[in-house]
Amino acid sequence: MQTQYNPKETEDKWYKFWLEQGLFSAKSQTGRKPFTIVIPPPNITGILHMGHALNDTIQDVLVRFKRMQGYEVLWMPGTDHAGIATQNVVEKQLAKQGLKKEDVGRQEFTDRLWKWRQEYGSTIIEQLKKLGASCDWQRIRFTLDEGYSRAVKEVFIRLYKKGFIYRGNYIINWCPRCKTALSDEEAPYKEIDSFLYYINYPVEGEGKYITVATTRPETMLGDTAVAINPDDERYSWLKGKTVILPILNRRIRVIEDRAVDPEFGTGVVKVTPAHDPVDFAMAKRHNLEFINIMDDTAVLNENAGKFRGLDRFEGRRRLLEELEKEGLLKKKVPYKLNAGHCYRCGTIIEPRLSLQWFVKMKPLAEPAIKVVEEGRVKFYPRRWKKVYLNWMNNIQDWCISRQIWWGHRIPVWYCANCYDKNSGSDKGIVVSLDKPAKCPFCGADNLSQDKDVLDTWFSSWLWPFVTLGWPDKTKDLEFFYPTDALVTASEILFFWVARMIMASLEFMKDIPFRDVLIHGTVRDEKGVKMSKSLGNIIDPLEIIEKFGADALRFSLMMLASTGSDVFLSDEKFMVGRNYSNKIWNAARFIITNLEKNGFGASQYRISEYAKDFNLADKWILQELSLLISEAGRNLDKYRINDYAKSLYEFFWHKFCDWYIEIAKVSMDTVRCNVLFFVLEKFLRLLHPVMPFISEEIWQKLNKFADIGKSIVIAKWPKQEYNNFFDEKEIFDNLKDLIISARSFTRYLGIQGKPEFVFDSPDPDKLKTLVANLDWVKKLLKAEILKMPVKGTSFVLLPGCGFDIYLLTGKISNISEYKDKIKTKTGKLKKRIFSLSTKLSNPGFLQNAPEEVVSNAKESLAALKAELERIEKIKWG
RNA sequence: GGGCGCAUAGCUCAGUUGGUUAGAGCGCAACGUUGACAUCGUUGAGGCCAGAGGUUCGACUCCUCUUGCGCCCACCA
Repeated sequence: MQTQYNPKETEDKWYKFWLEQGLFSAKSQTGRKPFTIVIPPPNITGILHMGHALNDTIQDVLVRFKRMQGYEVLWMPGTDHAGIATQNVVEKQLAKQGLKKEDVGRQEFTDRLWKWRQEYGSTIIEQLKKLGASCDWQRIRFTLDEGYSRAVKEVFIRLYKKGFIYRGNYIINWCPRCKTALSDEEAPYKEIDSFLYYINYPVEGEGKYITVATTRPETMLGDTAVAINPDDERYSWLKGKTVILPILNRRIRVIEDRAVDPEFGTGVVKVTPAHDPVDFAMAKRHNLEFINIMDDTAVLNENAGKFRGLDRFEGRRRLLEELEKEGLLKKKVPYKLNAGHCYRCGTIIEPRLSLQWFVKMKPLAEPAIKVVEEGRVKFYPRRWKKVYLNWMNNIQDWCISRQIWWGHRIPVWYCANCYDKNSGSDKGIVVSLDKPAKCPFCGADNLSQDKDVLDTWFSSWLWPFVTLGWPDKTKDLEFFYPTDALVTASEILFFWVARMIMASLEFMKDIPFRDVLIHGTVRDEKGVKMSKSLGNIIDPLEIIEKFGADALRFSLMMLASTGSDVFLSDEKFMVGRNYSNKIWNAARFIITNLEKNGFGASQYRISEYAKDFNLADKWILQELSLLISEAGRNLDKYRINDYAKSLYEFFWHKFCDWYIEIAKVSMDTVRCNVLFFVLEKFLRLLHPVMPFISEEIWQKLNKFADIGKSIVIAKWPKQEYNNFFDEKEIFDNLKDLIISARSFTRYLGIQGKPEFVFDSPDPDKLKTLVANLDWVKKLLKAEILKMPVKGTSFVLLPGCGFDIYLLTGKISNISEYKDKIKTKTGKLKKRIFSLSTKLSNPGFLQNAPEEVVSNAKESLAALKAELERIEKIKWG
C-alpha cells in the first residue's frame, strides 16, 4: 500500500462494482421495512454545484445508513425540465445563429429543446455518480416524460373540475425578456437605486397644479385617475375635480380611496390600472378604464402616443425631458426602490395586466396547515415550522400559466366557433386529456389548444407520488409511499415543499413525507452566496479531482451543522482529505502487522481472546461501543455533523493517538484481533459518509477473514461489547498522567530522556500504573524509576491522581516553572474559596440536588489536597 | 410594516431538560523524523459566552429590554 491515499484508484472502480452488483436497487415486494427519499430533482440545465453536493451528500448518508440497518431503501432520482431556464439556454443557442424562437416556430423549437435535453440533460446525473450518490438509477424520472405528463394533465383536470382552477385578468409579474408571466415566488424583490419623481398635473378650471410622486413616470401614459385619501383635508378641495394628464392631455377623475397613504410622497397618487397591482384594485373599486401602454417586451405601444416604439426606460427618459421642458417636473429625489426581478434572468419585472390561469390556494392550504400543526410532518430544524405556517396562513393564489414553449401544455381547448374571450364565461372552453373531436357546446370541430404551458412547479409539486406511478395504483406507491425524509434548502420551502404537501394531501390523501430536513445555503468565505455570476463558486468536481469524493463529502458533513449556512473555501476541504489519509495510513499499518503476524480467518476469534485483553484493549472496545451508539443516535436525529465529528474524534484521537501507539508495544495475535475488529466495525460506521475509502479498506480486510461481498450491504454494527468492560475511568487516569508528565517535561526544557518517579496516594492507581508501565514509558519516552524517591526531586502539579517526581539533574529553567506553579496555586486558592462559599450557603445545601452537593464536597477535598501537596514541593 | 432567527477563542462552529475549572476544527507559536501517516506527532498561547436588568441557592443556558447582524413575507406609489 502506498503511503498516501489515492482516491482516483478507488472511486470509479467501486462505484462501477456497486452498480454491477445492483446494490442500489429497491424492490417493492420484500419482507423489509421501506425507507424512501425522493431527490430534489436538479434542473436538466444544471451542473453540479456545492449546493447539490451538500444536499445530495446528506441524502446519501441517510440512505446508506438505512440500507445498512436493513431497510428496503429507495432513493428515487430524476431531473426537472425547468421551463424558463432550459428555454433560455436553447434560445441563446439559437441567438448565436442570429435566430429567434419565433423564426423557427414552436414545433421546431421544442424539437431542439428535446435534442438539447438528449445531449446534455443528464450531465448532472453523471456528476452525482462521481459524488457517490446511491440512487436507484433504473427508476430515474423526468418531469416531462410521458407518464409524468399524463399525471400533470390529470391533476389540472381534477382541480379544474373541483373549481380550484380559474382563469382571469389580473396584474401579474411579467418578465419582458423571457416574455412570460411569473409567480410571486419567481419574482423576488431587490432594492435598486432609483428616483422618486414629483410631477405636476394641472387641475381643470382651477389654474393650479397638484403634484404626484412616482418611481415609474412612464406609466403616467396609462393613468386613468388620480387618487387621494378621503380623510386627507389638505386635498378636500380636490374632491370631484378633474385633472389634465400632461403630455396626452387626457381628462382624468380624482378618486378617493383608503389605499392611499397620506404620509407617502405628496399624498396624491397617480392611478395606472393596467400596470400596477394596487392601482388595479382601485380601478376595480371605482370602475376606471384600463389602458395598456406596453407590449410584451415592455416597449411602449400605440397608447403611448409619440413615445410609441420606445423601450420603457428610454421612454421614461424622453418623457421626463418633455415634462421638464414644460416645467411640470417639480423635482426628483434619490430613492431606494424595491422592484421585482425575474429569478431566471434578473430583468426588472413589469407588472402587467393579462389573462392567466390560477390555482385557488386557500382550500389546498388548510389541510396542509393541519398536518404540520399536528406534527405529522416535522421540520428539522424546528423553527421552519413557524415560517411555513406563517406563509401558509397568508397564502395567495398561484399563477400557473407561462407564456413559454417548453413545458406541459395546458390541457384546455377553445372552440373557434363559440368561445368568446371577452365574455368571461366558460362556454367554448373544454378541459380534457386529449383533443376533443368536437365542441360539446356547439358541435363545431374547430378547437385549438391553449398556447401556454404550466409553471414548472406545477409538475414538481407532484414529485413524491408521480415518481412512484400515480395516477395508477402501483405496488411501488403502496410500498414506498409516503416517503420518509425530504432534504432541501430553505430557498424552495414555498416553491416546492409547501406545494408538495398540498398536492399530496389532495391527490394521495396522505402526507408526502414525515420529516423535512432543511439545510443551509452554501456561501464563500466572506459569507456571500455562491453563484456563477459572482464568480465565487467552488466546483465540487474540482474538489473531487483534487482531494477525492470522500474528502468532499466528509468535509461538507463536518462543516454543515444542522440548518446553518456553510462557509467554504478550498482549504476547508483539507479536513476531509487529511482524514482520509489518516484512515488510509492507520489501515496500512494494521494490515502490515496482520501480515507480519500471519493473521487469518482462523485467528479471528476475538471473544475467545477476551481473557487476554489488556487495559487498552478493553478501553478501545468500550470507546468503540460508545461510538456505535452515538453515531446511530445522531443519524436518527439527522445530526449528521455530530455523527461526522464523533467518527473523526474516535478514529484520530482515540484509536490512532492512543490505542495504536499502545498496541505497538505488544503486537501479537490478541492485538491483531482487536485492531481488526475495531477497524472493521469502524469502517461500517464510516461508510455512509465515506463510501469509497471504506469499501477499499474493507475489501483488503476481506482477504484476512471473510466479512462479506461489499460494505454497502454490510450490517450497521450493534453494541456487542458495551457491557463487556468498564475501564474508561482507569484508562483516562493513565492518559491524564501521561499528558501531565509530557507537559511537565516541556515546561522544564528537559534535554534527552527524562527520569520520572511516580507515586499516588491511591494504592489501586499505583497498582494499575505498575501493571501498564511498559507502554506508559513508551508514550512518555522516559525512564520510570521505582519508589521510594531517592536523591533530589520535586513534584509536578498533582491533579491527575498521581504525584510525579522528576530527578532534577537535567533541568534548565526552574524559575519559569516556579512562576507557573505560582499562578496555578493562585487559581487553586480562588476555586477553593468559591467552592467553600458555595458549600456554606444554606440555600445551596437545601435546594441543590444531593449529587451536585456531594460532587462539590468531593472536589473541594481534592482541591485542598492538591494545594497541600503543591505547597510541600521540595525545590531541588 | 409583520414574522423568524443569530451574537461563545483570530476564523468557523459545538455546548442536548440550568449544576464544579465553557469545548472542537482551522489558524498561530515552540519543539520533534521513536517501528502507519509532515496530508504527521507533542506541547502551548488565546474567551467579562454582545450589553443591561430580572427569575434562581446557582445562568453561556430561562424571561424582559437595548445594540448589532441575517433571513422570510407584505400593494407605500
